[in-house]
Amino acid sequence: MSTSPTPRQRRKETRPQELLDAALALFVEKGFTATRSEEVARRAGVSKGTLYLYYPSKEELFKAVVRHNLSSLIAEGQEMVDAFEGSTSELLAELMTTWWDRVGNTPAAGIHKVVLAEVGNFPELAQFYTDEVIVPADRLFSGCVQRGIERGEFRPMPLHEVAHALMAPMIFMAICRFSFGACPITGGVDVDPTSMLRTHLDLVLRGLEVRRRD
Amino acid sequence: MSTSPTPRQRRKETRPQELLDAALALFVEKGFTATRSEEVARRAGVSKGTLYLYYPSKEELFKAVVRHNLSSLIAEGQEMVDAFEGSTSELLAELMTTWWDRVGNTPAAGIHKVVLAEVGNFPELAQFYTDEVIVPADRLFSGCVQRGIERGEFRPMPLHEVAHALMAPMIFMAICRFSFGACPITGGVDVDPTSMLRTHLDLVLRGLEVRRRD
Amino acid sequence: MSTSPTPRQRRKETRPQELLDAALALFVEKGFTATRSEEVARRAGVSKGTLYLYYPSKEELFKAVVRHNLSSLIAEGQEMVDAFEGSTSELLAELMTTWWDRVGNTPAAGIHKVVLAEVGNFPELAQFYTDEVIVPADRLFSGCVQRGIERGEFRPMPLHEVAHALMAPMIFMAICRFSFGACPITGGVDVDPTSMLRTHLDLVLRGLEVRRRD
Amino acid sequence: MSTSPTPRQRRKETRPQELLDAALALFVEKGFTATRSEEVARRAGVSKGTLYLYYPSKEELFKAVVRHNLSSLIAEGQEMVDAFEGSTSELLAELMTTWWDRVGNTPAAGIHKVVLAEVGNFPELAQFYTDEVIVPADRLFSGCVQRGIERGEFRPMPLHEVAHALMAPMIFMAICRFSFGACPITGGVDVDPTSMLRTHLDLVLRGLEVRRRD
DNA sequence: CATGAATGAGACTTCATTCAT
DNA sequence: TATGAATGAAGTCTCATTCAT
Repeated sequence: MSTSPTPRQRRKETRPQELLDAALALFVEKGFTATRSEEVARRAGVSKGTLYLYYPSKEELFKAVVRHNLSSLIAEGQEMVDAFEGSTSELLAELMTTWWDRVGNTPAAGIHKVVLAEVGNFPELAQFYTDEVIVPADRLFSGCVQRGIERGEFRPMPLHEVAHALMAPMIFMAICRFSFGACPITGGVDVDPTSMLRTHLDLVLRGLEVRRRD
Repeated sequence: MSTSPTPRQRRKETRPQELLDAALALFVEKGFTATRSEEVARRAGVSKGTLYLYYPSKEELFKAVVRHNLSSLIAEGQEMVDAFEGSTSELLAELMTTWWDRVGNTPAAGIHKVVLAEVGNFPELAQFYTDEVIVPADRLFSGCVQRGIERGEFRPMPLHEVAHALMAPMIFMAICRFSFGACPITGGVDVDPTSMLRTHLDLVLRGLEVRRRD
Repeated sequence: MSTSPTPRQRRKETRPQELLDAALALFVEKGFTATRSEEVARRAGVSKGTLYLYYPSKEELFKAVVRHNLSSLIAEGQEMVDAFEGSTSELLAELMTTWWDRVGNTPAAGIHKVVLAEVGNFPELAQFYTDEVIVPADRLFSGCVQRGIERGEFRPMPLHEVAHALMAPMIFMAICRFSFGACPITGGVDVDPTSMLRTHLDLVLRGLEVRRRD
Repeated sequence: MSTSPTPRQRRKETRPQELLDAALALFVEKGFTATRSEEVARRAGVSKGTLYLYYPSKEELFKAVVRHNLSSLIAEGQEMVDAFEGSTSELLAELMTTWWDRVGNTPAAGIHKVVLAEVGNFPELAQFYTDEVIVPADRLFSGCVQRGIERGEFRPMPLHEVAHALMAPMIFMAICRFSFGACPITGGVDVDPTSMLRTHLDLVLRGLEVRRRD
């Protein structure tokens, strides 16, 4: 007769998830160094010692957060691209909109902030992040650009540069929201994300397209 | 046993500059929190106490670095824009090239990294930076875009969004160079700044322009 | 080379008492500012960090010392006074003798020295001490004087002033013992506390009493 | 033809006095350790270096303050006592009233606070103060008491103890005024000095007197 | 598995004193 | 004489990690 698991049992299975969520929130809010492991633990409802039972150091915890929140999404994106059948402009629009919904507009985007800022002090994390995120993401986006060029939709342009030009404004905007957005600044420059995404796509896709009657 | 006594040079005139240079280099390399004030002092060739003779706290030191390295440049940029007589595409190309030479390609660009990453933990700095840098810089760039639209060179587009789309990729690339560039990563994605700048301008100016015979 | 690893005893129950004792001894000996928190910890047999586990700052530690060593005693004194049935002269003699045994002749009296000397630099402590010690103690003593006057034993006199005149010489003597007593002075003026107490009581009670056949 | 001295010349002569005044005020307000030598200098209108030209260390400066403000007054008091012709009660009332006017009610009284509080950390000052102030002052007051006893005005009582009982409340009150008086405490116990002095004299002289018809 | 008391290296900042000018 | 720039030891408090229970 299987009774429902006791609270304690259920907990054990979801612990890592809870710790990862707590860690993501805090890393993004305060940064890697400024996040205290005790606070991560408390936020996940466990004691400091327990955190170290699951992740042997703050650095490993951070890696787990990255794997959990970014690696899988990039893989999903790659699948979507491989299966896509429409025009490349539509593909890029779709890809970037999805990225915004699934990453840019969620705490996961804050990971970029943390990495950019502190990776220099933690060389091992730099290598990890390059292998786990940067290279796959670049492959994903420059692959799309290449598809557009090969299909004659886009002008021939340097792939990596265009990939960067595509993603940078979106990532940058996401980062800004986690930086200044949290502070009660008076008089800052507010940019609406949706409007920004539309404007950026408008600009850059038009910039990429082969002009029909030129 | 007896080490040579410290020279105790008196250089009130040049000290601030030396301290500011040392501070900029270290803030950019390590971030605000991870930079120890003693190291700033040592790098400037003075003792810990001397640093505090010139700047009463690490936070004030940081503000001074910002003022010294960014505020004046933005003012210069504004003057250049106001005096410019050519087409707005040329103006933007000129402005962004100059920005790259004077900021993006120098340690000063690293300040953006530091701010984005740590401003959330130092609310006073957030306000300071908004007032001192973000607002003036946005005014500078969105002013150019407005000029292009008013002169019939550019399509009508949302000013702040375009300004963001113009600067973000360049700032983002500069930041990346200070983050990953410092680490000995194997297999990362290298983008050449000059090529990037050219590609970006090509893309975005083409995206902005009114097509003549459309 | 390898020192014995620190025992790391866990004694949550008794730690506060041990820390309070160490803190009292050092505050009294050196003063508030001149007492280093690390020394308090060492004297209690723990590390610097442990002290901060129990008291979040030196100031809070000091408050705890005051509460532990003075507040309770004043309450006890009040109970004794309320229950007393003999003459008021006897009551005052009893009260002051008890005070000497329980406070004046113990390190607790040294707290007064610390407060008088440094409270000006720590305004929050001034308010705390006023509320926690000065006001209740004044109430205790001026209440006794009032009792004597109401019962026709004492001449009518200003209550607070007499309370001050009663306590001041005793506190002052106690303080002196912690100041100069600790130093190996040659040729100072030694006053025996017991003799002093007797003389003072003799003087002041006689000064208070209504003369029978005047 | 003697012109009035230039400001600079005049200054040189009064420097020590100005420094001593500044030092007294600050030592009394903040204590010996908490007083920064730079602040003493600034208050006297000179630079830090100049202070060290006149007094080779903070400790020597403090000694000079003591000598300047207390030693001479005690000598004056001794002369007054030696020349006095009235009753000893009148002498004591006169002596203590004068003390209050010349010391107790001036910053000089604050020196006692400083000494009591910090002398334990500066053994040399302890010896200095004992020789320079405590012993002469005790001689002055116990001498008066002895006079009263010898002339049959006072009961025979232990001299030092009575001297202490005479001075302690007044010194203590003066100290309290410099401690708590400076802070904006709400609800403290206020005692009026004049009323206190009167009450204390009333009490203690009555306690000392031989009762005529006992 | 879980806890949380304990550790100790390390950070920012202050200030008495020195000394080149 | 006078200045004030420079030094560096010292002090409070934080936090990643460990380990006895």
